[in-house]
This record gives sequence, C-alpha cells and structure tokens, in this order.
Amino acid sequence: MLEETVNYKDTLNLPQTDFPMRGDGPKREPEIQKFWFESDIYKKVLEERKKTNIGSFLLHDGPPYLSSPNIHIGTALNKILKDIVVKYKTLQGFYSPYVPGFDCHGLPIESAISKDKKKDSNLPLDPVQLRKECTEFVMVNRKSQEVKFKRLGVLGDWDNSYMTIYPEFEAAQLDLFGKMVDAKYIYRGLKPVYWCPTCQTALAEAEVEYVENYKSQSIYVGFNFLKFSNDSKSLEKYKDLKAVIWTTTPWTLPGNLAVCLNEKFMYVVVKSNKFGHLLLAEGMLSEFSKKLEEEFSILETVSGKSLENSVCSHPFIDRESPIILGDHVTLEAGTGCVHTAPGHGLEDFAVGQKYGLKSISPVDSKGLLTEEASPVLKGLYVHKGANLKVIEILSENGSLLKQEDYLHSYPHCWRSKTPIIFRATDQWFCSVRDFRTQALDQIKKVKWIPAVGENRIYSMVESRTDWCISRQRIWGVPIPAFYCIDCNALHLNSEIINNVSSIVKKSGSSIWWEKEAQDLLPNGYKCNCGSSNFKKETDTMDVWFDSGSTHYSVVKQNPDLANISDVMYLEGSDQHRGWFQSSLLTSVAINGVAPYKTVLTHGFVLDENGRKMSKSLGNVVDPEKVISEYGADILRLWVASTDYSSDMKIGQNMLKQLADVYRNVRNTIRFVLGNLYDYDEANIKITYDDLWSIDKYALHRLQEVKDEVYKSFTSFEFYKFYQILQNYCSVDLSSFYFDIVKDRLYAGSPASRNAVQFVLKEILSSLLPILAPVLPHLAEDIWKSFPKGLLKNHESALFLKFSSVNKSYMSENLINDYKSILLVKEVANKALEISRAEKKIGKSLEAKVLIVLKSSDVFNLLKKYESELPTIFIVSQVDLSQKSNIDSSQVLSSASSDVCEAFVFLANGEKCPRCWKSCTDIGSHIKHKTICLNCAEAVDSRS
RNA sequence: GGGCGAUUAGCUCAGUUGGUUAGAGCACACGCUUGAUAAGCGUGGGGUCCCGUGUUCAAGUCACGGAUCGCCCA
Repeated sequence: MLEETVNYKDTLNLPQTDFPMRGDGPKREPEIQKFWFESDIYKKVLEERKKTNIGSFLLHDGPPYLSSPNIHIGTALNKILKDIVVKYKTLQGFYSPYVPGFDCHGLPIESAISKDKKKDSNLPLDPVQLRKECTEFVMVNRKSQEVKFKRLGVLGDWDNSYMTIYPEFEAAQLDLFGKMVDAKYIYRGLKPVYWCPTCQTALAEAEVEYVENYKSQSIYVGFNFLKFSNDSKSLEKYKDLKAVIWTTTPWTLPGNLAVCLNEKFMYVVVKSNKFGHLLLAEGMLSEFSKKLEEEFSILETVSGKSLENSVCSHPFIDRESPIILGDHVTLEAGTGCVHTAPGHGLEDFAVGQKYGLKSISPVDSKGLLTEEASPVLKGLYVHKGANLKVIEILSENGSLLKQEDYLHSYPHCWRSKTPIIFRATDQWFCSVRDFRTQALDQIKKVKWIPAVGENRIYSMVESRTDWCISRQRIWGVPIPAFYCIDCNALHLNSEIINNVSSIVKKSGSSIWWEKEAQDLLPNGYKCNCGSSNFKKETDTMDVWFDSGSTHYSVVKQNPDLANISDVMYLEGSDQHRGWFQSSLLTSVAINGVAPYKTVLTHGFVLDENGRKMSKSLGNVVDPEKVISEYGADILRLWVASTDYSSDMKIGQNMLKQLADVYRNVRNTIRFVLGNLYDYDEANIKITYDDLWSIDKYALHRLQEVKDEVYKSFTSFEFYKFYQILQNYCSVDLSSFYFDIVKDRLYAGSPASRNAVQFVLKEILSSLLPILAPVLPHLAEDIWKSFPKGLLKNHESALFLKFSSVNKSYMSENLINDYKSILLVKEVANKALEISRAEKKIGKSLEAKVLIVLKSSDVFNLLKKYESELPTIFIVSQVDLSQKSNIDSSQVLSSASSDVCEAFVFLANGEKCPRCWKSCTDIGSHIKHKTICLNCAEAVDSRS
C-alpha cells in the first residue's frame, strides 16, 4: 500500500523550473545588466523599432548636476521614472531613444575647486588652470554617476551621452545665443545683486547666509507730495502732505526713485502736531501712532490705487519720486508706503522694471557711497557713516519722523561674515517681456502631468522679470562679447558669435581664456572708431542657459532625435522654475514653440515619516544601500508603487513590504514557468472551446487586467499598475485560479492539463512585457528561464511588445455568473473555516459542502456549473439545494449570507492517495485498484 | 511672509454627480497545508477619513478657517 502511494506520486506532473524562487537582486542583477550592455541590447532594440516604424517618442534627459560622484535617492527616482517611461514606450513598439546628459558648469563646482586650490597655495587662481581642474572633477563624477545610473537598470545611449562641456555642445549653445542676439532678445543693463564690500565681489544666492538679530537703523521718513493723480485730487488741500516711508537701510535713500503702495490697501491722511499732514496705510496707523507717541485722528481715507502716478519729492535730492503700486507691499511692518530703490533691492528692481524706472546705485565696490549719491555722502561706508549722515541730513531738513535701533535677520557673506549690500551692476539679460505672450501661449499647448504644473509655470512666467543670464564666474560658457578699449563700444553680433563658436567647437570654451581678444575676433575686425584694440567680456552664462539650450544643442544636433515630435521632459517639480522654464524660454525665443509636448513632474522624496531627508536628522536613504540590500528592481518597484504627483515617502518598512510584493509576483510567475516546462506550443492545439469555465474566467480577467494596466501606463500612473499587478497576482492568480487548477495540472488528464497550460501561457506572455518597464531584471530573468516549448524569437525580454487585449477571450455572461459563484465560495470558506478551527477537518478536500440557495435564479445559475464546483471550491463534493431540510446530525459547521447557506459534511468515500480527493469510485478501474477512477484514467492516458 | 500642493487602516492606494455599515492588496494575528515549500491557502482584528466651523434631509466628498509636511519664491 505504502509502496503504491509513492508510485502514484511519481505519476503526478509537478512543476519543474530552474527559475529561482528568490530574485537575489544584489548579486544577480549585475549579471543581467552585463548581458544588456555587452550585447548592446539597447541599440539592437532601438534598431528593430526603427524598422517596424510604429511611431517615435523622445524622452529628453534633463542633465543631473555633476557636483558629486554620488547620486541621491531623488536622482535615482528621476532616472528610474525616465527609464520606466522609455521602456514602456519601447515595449509599446515605439522608437524611443534615450540619450543621457550631464550638467557640468556652474558655481558649486567652481567653489569646490577654488576652495581646494586655495588650501594648496595662496597664488591667485588662474582661470585656465581652474577650468582644467573643474573639467577633471566633472569627468570623474560623470564616470561615477554613470556607473550608478546603469546599476539602476537604466538603458540608454551611454556611449554617446552629452555633457554641457563638450565643445560641440558649447558651440551649439553659442549658436543658440547668437540667434537670440539676432532676434534682439539679449541686452545689457543694471541689476541689483548681492554684493560683499569686504570681498568686493558679487555673491550667488548660495553664498549668502542670514544672521539673526543684526542691528540696523530703522527710520520713518516723510516724502512731500508734489502732484496728485487725477483720482486723488481731493488731497490737494493738504499742502504739506507727506507720504511716510519706513526703512532699515537709510543709506539706500540716495537710490530712491519711487514710493510703492499696495493697490488693495486703504490709506489715510492724519494730522500730526509735530510733522503736519501725513499719509500712510490705514492698517499701520495704530502701530505708527505708538512709535511716534502721538494720537492721530483720520481726516480722510483713499485707496492705494487712486494714488498711483501721484508724485512726491525726494527728501534731500532734487528728484521726483512717483507713487507706484506693487503686491509686495504688506502690512507686516512699516507704513504700507515702501521706499523703492531699484538699484538696491530685487523687489524694487522688479517693480521698477514694470514702471520703466531706471536703476541707480551710487555705491562703489567697497561699499562706499559715490559722488552720484551726494557730495556730502561721498566716500562714506554704507553700514556706518553713510547711514548716520543720511539720518543727520533727514533730521536737519525735518523729514525724519522717527529713528530707532532695529533687530532683524540680515544677509551676510558666508566667507567674510560681514553684512552684504544690494548693488546694481552691469548684467546681461534675456528680454522675456518681448516674447512672454508667446511663451504663455505655448504653455497652454503643452500637456502637463499632473495638470497643476501648468498653473505653476504659467504664473511664474507671467510674473517673471527679464532673465539675468550673466554670472561673474569662470566655470561656464563665456558670453562672447567684446569691448573696444579705445571708445568702450560694445561688440556683440552674429559675425563675432559665429567666429567664437567655430573656435570653441574645435578647442572648447577654455580657449576664451587662453587666447587674446584679437585671436577670437574675425580676422581684421575693427571698431567703428577705427580701433582694433578689444578686451573680452569676463562674464559667463548662467548654467540654466546651458541646460536650457539642450533642445537645440543636443536634440536638434542629433539626426536620430531631431525629427521626433513627441517629446517629453520629466523632472522634479522644482524644475518649473528651472529647466522647464529655461528650455521653454530659449526655445520660444528662437523657434516660437515649446521644446516639449508633454512635461511630467514628480514630487520630492521624503523619509518614512514625511520629513525631508537630512544628514543631521540621519534619515537619508541611500539608493546604493537599497540596491545592495534589495536590488534595483525593488527600488524601481518603489518608484512605480507611489503616486509621484505629490511627495513620495521611502523607508525600511516600505522597502520590506515591496520586497514581499516582489516575491509574491515572482513566485506567481515561477508557478507558471514550472507548469509550462512540458508545454509544446507548436504541437498542442487548444481552442477556446476546449477550456473549462474557470479557464475562460481566468482568460477574461487577464484581458481586463491588461486593459487596466495599459490605461495606467498610458496616463503614466504607474502606482495604478502596481496596485493592479499586486491584486492580480495575489487574488486572481495565486489564491484563486492557481489554487483551483493545481489538481488538473498535477493529477488531471492531459487534455485538462493542456487547457490550463494554454491559459498559463497566455498569462505568461501577457504579463512578461507588462513587467518589463518597471521590473526589467525580473523580466529578463523570466526570459532566461522561459519554457522550451514556447516560442522565443528574441535575445532579450526587452524586445517584446505588449500583447493586445483579445476581445474574443472575454465573456460578460461568464463574468456575471462567476460573481455569484465567488459570493457562494466565500460563504463555503467561512463554513469550512469553522470546521477547521474545531479540528474536524484539515484540508478542505476532506469535506463535502451543501449549498442551499435562497433564490432560484442563483440556484439555476450554479446548477450550470455543478460539475466544476468541487474544483472551484476545492472540496471533494458540492451538493446544491433550494431547501434546508437537512439532517443536522451530520453537519460539521455552517455559515450563511443573504445569498445562501453553506453546510459542511465529511466528504463521501475515501481519500484517493493520488489526487487526495475523497472518492467513492476507488478500485473500480481494472488496472489501478487503489486510486480513483479519474486518476486511473489520467495515469493510463499519460503513459 | 507669498504662491502651489499633500493629508483616508501599520504601509501603498481606491472611494463616481454629496446618498446605506468607508474598500482593496500588503503587513499583522490565528489556523490549515507540506504536490509553488526560505513557498501556498483560509479566517480574523484593525479607521476621530488631519482639526474646526458652515451649507445640506444627508459631507471622506462642497465652502470657509486652521494645523502639519513638502516644493518654489521673498
């Protein structure tokens, strides 16, 4: 007996596969990647797609910054998301090239290098040497980052990636700049910048730090009205009326060109015993009254708007100071009347641009006021003597209403730790206002994902001032302008730019610092004054101009990319102000259109608790650690699992759970592979009619899942893919279809096994391409273990295409029937569970279930499937009834719902040692006396 | 300080034009299985829908206010 049992176990057809249960990504992914790169799968697939010519899609890579050899989790997220998109489009059949890029110039790199150099010696920095070291630094980082990106499973044209320091790139960037010059969008003007009087240099934002409790002089100053606007003529009767401004930087008053009000505020005229009639915002009156220790009564109230274009006089310079309006005026401090010096503040500059005010900045590089300020102020240091002298002048002429010390945070130079100033200097601008309307128009034509991105960039472009594209730095692309040494005339035109560009194309932009002006200018170039003595511009371009030019300097220069119209940009949401905008501006400026058709943005990566990652908090998740612990596919699955439209969280718990989900998916596939080892696609012909109802149900669900997954890919909602995949593998396949169908696969007749295998083959061939974009290593791993009998025409899983939804595999009637069947199964399971808990049964196969239906409709429905119900419920027998008059002494347990009642009995017959079902026909076969009839026939037909 | 966004179970996500007792998967607990076995199955517990006020017969959903977190700007 025992011997025979063992024998019959050998007649079962159990799964066989070399596909490992565990992915072991940290170890095995590098091998898979080695295969991809050594076999050049990226290029081969691309060529294949080019031939089939279904359509093209370009994800144009926004270059990551090369300030570090390492990548952080945000960069990893971005690159993975891009790779998922590119692979999705490729699997869809599109020609979808991906050329990675690297952003190389800019202040952080220059600072890092010059800091190092300063340690080594005290010699002044030689620009050519500095640039050489920057180049080396950047090349090392690029190599390192590239290795890390590849380890994420990112495929692309890594051999031809672009760097913004490549001579061809720089030359193309200069060409683009030339086109903007031709279009008259580039001009030179004054702009306030952060300036350190100690270091005598302009500072970048990153070089500024705010010091708390810095002591300034706070003053209230009256500006006499000279003229009233048409809407405020009623105030003419107050002959001595003064607009009261408040400032903490008295030294900037020489630069005053306007008084700014808020059009939404109400302003009041009050009478002061000491100072006469005063005007200020109604909302600041009580505070002002406290400061001056004087009670005021309101004589008149007018709107800020009505005062626009009135004119005041400067308190100590013979100059008009018009009343203008700006939203930046608030009621937090001061008087609601803001002293406006466009040469000394960014907001003042912006509002000044709007009103056509020029910028004056009568302060020199050491922070001393100049003659232009006033002869008596000349040579005084702004933070000391100049402040005191201005206060003295105001006090003497009666316009000073109040003075006191004031503690607040004030910007300081991070190097010298001294207070900085705002100083207008000559800068290069791109005149956004000239094509703003066109840019806004283009924004509306782009598809923004998520849609809120459109509002975000629209309002930014709508309100932005002209783009300051010059930087007083070495590590960048030079602004190719020249100045005549004799007459100081500025020279910037296409002849010059073309010449510089062609030199740069040969030698790189460092040539600008290596050669003299005459070597860079066209042969025999002369100034209108006849001179041929020139000096070079010393400014370089904003790095945003570098990356903002890639639509031209990369895409348009590459014939494989240039003609693709369906272009997507995909970056973090901070790039609405950055790359999306700089690219849009340069593209609209030279082409009149946006450089992209679709822009996808993602949020930022936070820790498990939704906090920003920081070294000091110790909550930084390092992508390399994640990969060494879990593998890249788990990290990729994380990217796909969360909704990137807002911020995304990551942490150990999440990764652990993702690894569990991955394992479940993997094992689901493993089951399929193991049961298809002997399936010979070419020789076993199964038709839809050969399938059992459960098989047809599974096929229908597969089509639905494919449809849902394709929709979620189409809308780039990968987290939906993740949810669908997880549910499908766990619910539809693992716990439902596979569990039911195991008996037929292992113990059933060849025909019944083949029918299941047909469905498994469909599932496998549908699922594999669906997995590939997100889990390419898993997909490739599956491909390597692909059953021999299945058609396999390609070298890699990445050649596959999504299989289309097969409508002929769908049946709505069947689905509706199964809805009822599933409801009944649920009740049966509950009843079985009770018996199991009471130790009356173990496996459900030990039981028989009686289902008593409450409606005849459902009874008739189930009756159609009666023969299949035991396998569906995974019990040995199912009886259907409409009456519940049963022998309760035999009932082990029961459960009920509004559809039915389920009663559990011990199954009839004895346990068949082969299929483990309880059967009444054991021994009825001539040859196989110890097993059930079905098994006996199966054994016979197999041998 | 301003603009934009997010907040539903331990985690990731559903939740329709406002309409019964807010769902799924995972995780967790208990049990079963040992023919997917470092797997598989079943059952179960788990929610102040960020808070408050309002509109409404009815609010997770609509309006207003606030909190926390994030991005951009100042």
